[in-house]
Amino acid sequence: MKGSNRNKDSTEEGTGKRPKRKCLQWHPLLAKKLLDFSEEEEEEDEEEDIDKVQLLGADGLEQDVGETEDDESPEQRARRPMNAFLLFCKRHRSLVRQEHPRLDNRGATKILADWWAVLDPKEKQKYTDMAKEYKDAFMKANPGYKWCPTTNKPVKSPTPTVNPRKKLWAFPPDSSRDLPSPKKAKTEEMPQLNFGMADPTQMGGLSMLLLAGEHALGTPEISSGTCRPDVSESPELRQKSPLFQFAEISSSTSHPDVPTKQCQASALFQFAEISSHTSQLGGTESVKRCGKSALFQLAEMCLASEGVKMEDTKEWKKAKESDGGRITELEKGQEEREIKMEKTHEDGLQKEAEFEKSFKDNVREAKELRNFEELQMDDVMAIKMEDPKEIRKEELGEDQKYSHFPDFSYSASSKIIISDVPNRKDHMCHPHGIMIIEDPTALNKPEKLKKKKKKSKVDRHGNDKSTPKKTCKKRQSSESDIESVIYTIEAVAKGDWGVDKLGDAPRKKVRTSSSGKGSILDAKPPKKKVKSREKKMSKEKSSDITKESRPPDFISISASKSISGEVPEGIKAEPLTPTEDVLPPNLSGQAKPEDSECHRKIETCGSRKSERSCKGALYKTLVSEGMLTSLRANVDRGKRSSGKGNSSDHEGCWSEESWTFNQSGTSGSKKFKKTKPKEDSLLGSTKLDEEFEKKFNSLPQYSPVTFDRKCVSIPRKKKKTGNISSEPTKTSKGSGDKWSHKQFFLDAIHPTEAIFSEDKNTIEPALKVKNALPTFNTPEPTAMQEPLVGSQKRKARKTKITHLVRTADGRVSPAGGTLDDKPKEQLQRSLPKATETDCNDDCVHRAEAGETRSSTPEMPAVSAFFSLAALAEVAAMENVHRGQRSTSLTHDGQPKEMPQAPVLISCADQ
DNA sequence: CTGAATGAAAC
DNA sequence: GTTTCATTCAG
Repeated sequence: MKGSNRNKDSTEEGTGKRPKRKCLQWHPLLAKKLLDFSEEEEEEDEEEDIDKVQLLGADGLEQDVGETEDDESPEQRARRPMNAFLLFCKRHRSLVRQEHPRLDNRGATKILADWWAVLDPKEKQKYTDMAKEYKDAFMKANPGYKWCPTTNKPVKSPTPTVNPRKKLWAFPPDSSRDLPSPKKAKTEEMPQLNFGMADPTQMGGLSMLLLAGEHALGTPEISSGTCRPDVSESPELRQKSPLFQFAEISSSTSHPDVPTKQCQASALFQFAEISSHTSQLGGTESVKRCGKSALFQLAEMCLASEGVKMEDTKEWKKAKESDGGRITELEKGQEEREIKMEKTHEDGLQKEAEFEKSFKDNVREAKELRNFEELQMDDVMAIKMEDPKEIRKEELGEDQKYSHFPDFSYSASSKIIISDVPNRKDHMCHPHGIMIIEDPTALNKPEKLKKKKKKSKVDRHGNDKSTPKKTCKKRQSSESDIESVIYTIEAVAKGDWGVDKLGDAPRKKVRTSSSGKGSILDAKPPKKKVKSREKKMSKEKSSDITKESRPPDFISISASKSISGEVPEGIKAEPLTPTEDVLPPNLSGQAKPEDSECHRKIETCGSRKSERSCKGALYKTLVSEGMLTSLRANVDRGKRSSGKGNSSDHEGCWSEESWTFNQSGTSGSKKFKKTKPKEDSLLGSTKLDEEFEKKFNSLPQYSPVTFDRKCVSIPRKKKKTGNISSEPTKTSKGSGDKWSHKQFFLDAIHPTEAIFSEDKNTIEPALKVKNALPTFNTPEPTAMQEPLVGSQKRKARKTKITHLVRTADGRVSPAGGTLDDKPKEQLQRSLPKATETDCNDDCVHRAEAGETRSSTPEMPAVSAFFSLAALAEVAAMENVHRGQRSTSLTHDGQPKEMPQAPVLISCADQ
């Protein structure tokens, strides 16, 4: 039994590192960081496993251990949610490692622990909150999850471990599904499964899709799914954090309770629920999940298209009935319409007339379908309601009911027609759905993208700032969505996604035509659309560029950060704020594109809630039929074509959304949150992960320097107890600034830096901050009494020991635990002084020197020694090489110490 | 596989 | 109170 599992794992992984892999799977961030390629591969493998698991179903798990094991293997992957400290470690480990390349993970962990200890309560709270949120989401996603194997402790044994864990974990089948879902989500590609799913006959006919979509709508499950979005829409949801909502959604849409819960739930939570829900639906559905957000988008588009199609659908259906449902006929019909449209194009009036004609025809048919359509209608209506643009239908003069259809049909037809004419930026305004398509285009035209990037950034700043996101949302939702949908439909019918360019052109035309028709559409600024598009394009490129430019380590961080990005950190962690606007070109480039995407997505999400439900149904249908597969494949291709950037873009988009959520939360814009969650729901598991990533990324990062200083001060506090310093909080902030500042000086390498530091801050502020820092650190002998937690003992013992060992090779040991404490205190005091020094990479060194000095006066020999030890640690962290020269500063204090410090450092490093 | 940290959950 | 285990990855 076990063996089989192992084999699989081993085979899958290829290397011996299962745990990592699991981790990677569970945490997209990690995977991304390590290797994009590896991730994909892993994901694929995982998908397979997941599928198996799903197939096995709940029964399998419980009954057969062996089989279950296989299934479970994926389940096992589900890791218990990280606690605050782990989150902190995860977020900062890279930084620590950067500073102390020599340091192994253990050492890094120690440092992280120190940092954590020093970390400002407020900052800690952020992590704790995040951890709790994530945990809640996780639990929702995995209701049966148990942290520890109740009875089994044999976890250690390799083979047994798996079994016990599985049993112990007691994932309900659903939960198991949920777990895999995230993985699936990661893996965008599930071609095999999808193909399998799709029946050739079904594949051929779009009608099937429509039917399926209808069916789905009718289906309770689907309805529930749709309902969810509504729930999310409810004001209550807004309040909840995205994660929570995520979890709830994932857990089960069907639950009536959900709404209440959702209020509290965060996006992650919703995601979790969605994912769970999808998992529940069925194995096939689970497979569907595998589809990434792209798929979801496609589904959405399809849904939207369905709505549009409904009109056309009449024809389709008829054709289908008579004919096995050919796409060709549809195409023909569309073409005809297009032709008409073209003719009309010259004269808007004519167009409308024709439109009406075709529309009327459609309407007639629609009447027949009416009952069915009504459902969709509702969705559409909602959409329309949201989007003023849609009002155009009134212009058409059609009945409101039918008007929706006409609009859609119109838009669709318009698109097609337009395809011939090459449009420009105005057309650029891409609908959400279109976005996907656009990406491929972008690939085709890299140069433009790059150029656009800068411009887009600049524009974005102006536009975005000046104009709230709302405008974009509305537009996108209405026109872009419809267009995208239509486009998608067409593409599906044709089977050609590849014609991205053409598609774009048509879209553009459509817009133009639409603009001709309805001033409303025109009203929307084409520039923005263009920008958004450019942004997307730029994103991909930028992501690539950034990666290249930055060191590998950073890349991971940067990626995550970039994704989550700019906003979250600035907003949440620091008041820095509008960094984006100010952001330096490098950073801004990365961040901006993402933002644009995020905005887009957000907008999209927000505009159509009802659509979502429809989308969900469509998505399911598509998946079942296999139609989606082809679409997805095309989309994926386009995205992938960009390469890594694609995945990153994808993530970035979501991350952006999350950002928006965060921002909105901070800023207070609830709307965004609501809308996003809905979309998230569609994304399901994937989103959950993404949400997690986003949130994780949004977590504040602190510069090592800050921590070092803090560490010095804090430890002392703990031990001394008496001294309490409010400093920590202040310090944290200051540190953040410093950090950013430092980074600027040191390297522009990290995107994170940029993120942290506000663009505005720039160097000067940073300097100021640094200066300020010393003050913070200096004084207070705070004594936090440490909240010794349950594990205090452990900690105390370990810490003492470690410190002793670290500090001095031989000397320290005699000093004893007490000494350890003192040294830290001394260091703290000294640090503040040190801070005065200018900030450079050397800052640390200087700080060290300063520390030494200060220490000397207070504690003669011993203090000096400890201070040295502390310095050594710091130095080690930073690399002795860099800062040794700070000696100049040292001179003031104690020349002797300087020399010693290096030695100590070396020891510490070792 | 171990460990270094912290914390939550389960015992 | 103690044990497990979450992340990370060199050793």
